[in-house]
Amino acid sequence: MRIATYNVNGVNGRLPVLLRWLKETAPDIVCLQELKAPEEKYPLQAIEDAGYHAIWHGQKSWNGVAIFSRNEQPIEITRVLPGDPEDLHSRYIEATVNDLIIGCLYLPNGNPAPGPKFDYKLRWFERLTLHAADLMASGKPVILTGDYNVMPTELDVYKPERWVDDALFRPETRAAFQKLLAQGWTDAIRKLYPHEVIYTFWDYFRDAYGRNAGLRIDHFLLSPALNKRLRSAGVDSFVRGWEKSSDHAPVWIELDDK
DNA sequence: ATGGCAGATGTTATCTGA
Repeated sequence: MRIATYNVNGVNGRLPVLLRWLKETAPDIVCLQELKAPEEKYPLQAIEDAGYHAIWHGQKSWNGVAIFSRNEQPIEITRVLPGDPEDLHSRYIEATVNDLIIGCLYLPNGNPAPGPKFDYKLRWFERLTLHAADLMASGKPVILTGDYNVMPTELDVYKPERWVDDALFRPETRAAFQKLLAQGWTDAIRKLYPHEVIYTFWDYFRDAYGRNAGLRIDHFLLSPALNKRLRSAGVDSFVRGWEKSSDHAPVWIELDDK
């Protein structure tokens, strides 16, 4: 079973790229971030025609997350990350699909740092960590995937020294990611490729993709129940080279059947 | 060190992203 995550950076502007990628790689489950579309503008018909059932959590202009599944309708568990009733950003959606719990997340960027946006990022990270602890305690097979807006280590940044003060790479941000991992989550890409330079994002500026000046910020975290089922993982970086691409590339894992 | 690009909203630009 192939599960993928993709920050599409506008689901409607990106629709031709999204549909081509779905057709060429045929993931069974898809998590999307940055839909940038309200509910009335979801491309429902195009996604159904591509063979997917979907649940969506959008909002006007910004954010927005979705989960697609080929085999069965995702059963929504929540579309709110617990812990702050005043947080109205659509950054989390969670569902049961194929006996897996899938959490699809879009962690705040946090720039400029320091400042209120960075504070929001760290608070959001704390809420995610609390929720992740509950999921971990359940013992169920859980996948927390999406755009974490974190480069976990220097290996994940093309020029680490230029990013030390950035919200995506500051010590507080990396520490928050390590604290989450310490609950027992496995970073799927790093488990299979501990020393490779692997990126999931390339800036639109200055031919960043052509120079491979990238970042690894989209991640798959697996609960222990899934460790033995992880067969392979990778980044569809070729998609980043297509016309009208997102600045992110899709990331995927393959799980063995139970 | 700076500014470069792209999407959405809805204007003759602003905000956000990473």
